[in-house]
Amino acid sequence: MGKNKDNSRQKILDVAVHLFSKSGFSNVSIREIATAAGIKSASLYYHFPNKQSIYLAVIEHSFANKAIVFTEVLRADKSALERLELFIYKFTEIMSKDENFRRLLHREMLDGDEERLKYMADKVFKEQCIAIGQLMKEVSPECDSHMMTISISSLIIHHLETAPIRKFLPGYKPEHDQPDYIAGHVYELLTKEITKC
Amino acid sequence: MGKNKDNSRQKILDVAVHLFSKSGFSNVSIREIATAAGIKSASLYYHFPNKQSIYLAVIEHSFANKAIVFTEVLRADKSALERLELFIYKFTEIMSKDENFRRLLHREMLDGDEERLKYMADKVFKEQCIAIGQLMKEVSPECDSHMMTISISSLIIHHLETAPIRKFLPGYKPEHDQPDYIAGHVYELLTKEITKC
DNA sequence: AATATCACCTATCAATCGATAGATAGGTAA
DNA sequence: TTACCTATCTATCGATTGATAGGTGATATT
Repeated sequence: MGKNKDNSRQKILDVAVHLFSKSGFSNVSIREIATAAGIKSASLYYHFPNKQSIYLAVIEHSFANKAIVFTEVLRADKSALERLELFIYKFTEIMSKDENFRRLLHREMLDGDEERLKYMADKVFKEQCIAIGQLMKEVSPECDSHMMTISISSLIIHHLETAPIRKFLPGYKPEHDQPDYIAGHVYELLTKEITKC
Repeated sequence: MGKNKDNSRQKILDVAVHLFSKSGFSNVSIREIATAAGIKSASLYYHFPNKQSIYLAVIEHSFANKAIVFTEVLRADKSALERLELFIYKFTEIMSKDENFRRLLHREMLDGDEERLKYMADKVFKEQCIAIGQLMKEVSPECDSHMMTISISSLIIHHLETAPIRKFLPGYKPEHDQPDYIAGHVYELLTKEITKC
């Protein structure tokens, strides 16, 4: 049986996702991962050829399956505006639950090389971008769907990601951190006329 | 004269800003900073007690003076909507020029401890947040000014910061990277009714 | 002219890093 | 039983890290 090997590999990835997300690539040592996984550091090299390959496996593992989640929502049998609302709420909910993914994504945006960014663009975001772009074209035919798509995801992700510092900014209330409140704000921002709410 | 000391200190900070912004705290070595500054690594310790203090000085130096830039725009003698438009264009222009600041800010958001985040909130953002919040209340009295303020800055910063990956996403055009185009998009997003452009 | 301070240097430290070599216990197949 | 494979271990490597000790020449002060 190669079953133990798979279990160990999975255990390593599970602890590594958390560590890399929390501290970043170079602030996590091989020994730290090994200790968290309950083995000695040399044993990691039985499962992975080097540190970088652990990180890449973490990225791939963490970013996989993210691609398909929203396509069903975007293809639901509802009006374009309703689908948009549904997507915003769903996206906010899922992103708020997966802090590891959010932080790894942020770190990749800062330190990822061209190859990795292109990989992410193709395998993780492309399909959704097209779907959201089409939806936005339905909602508002003359808009720039590329910019619109980035704007929507930016709004949601940034509200979640700035939580640590928003606490100290004027006007903060605890409900500002709740997914539904954020989603509601974003949907209103997009749909309501700002000058007369 | 203690002039040479000040010059050296400034030179160290100048190269360190760029290095820390590009690679992050732990990916920049004392030796790397020293070489870039044209001195030996031991000499850094004549100007700073340790590596962390160089980083903190970089943060403080890079974030200083950012606070006051926009207040004049926000207090200009124009209508609320015009001031909002002016602010968005000015903010986008300045942020697009200072990549070091943007990246350091991003890194702090990921790895900054509570103390540093509170410092940034108070010294860098607080005053502007209040000013923008008031402006938004003028434009749209019933809005949540805290959320609105975060949304506006999020939109601008995120469009700039995602540039490396947007290149690979559907619908990308080179003009999407230009400050005025981004500012225009953000202003339209906020002011135009989405369902009928 | 003698002295002190400044701003750097050379040389080196202990700690930690990623990685490798080789041993070992337990299971599997011949 | 013999031989091999699996999954871990112990021990150690060279390189790099942040940091310190102590020396040196130029400049300024007395």
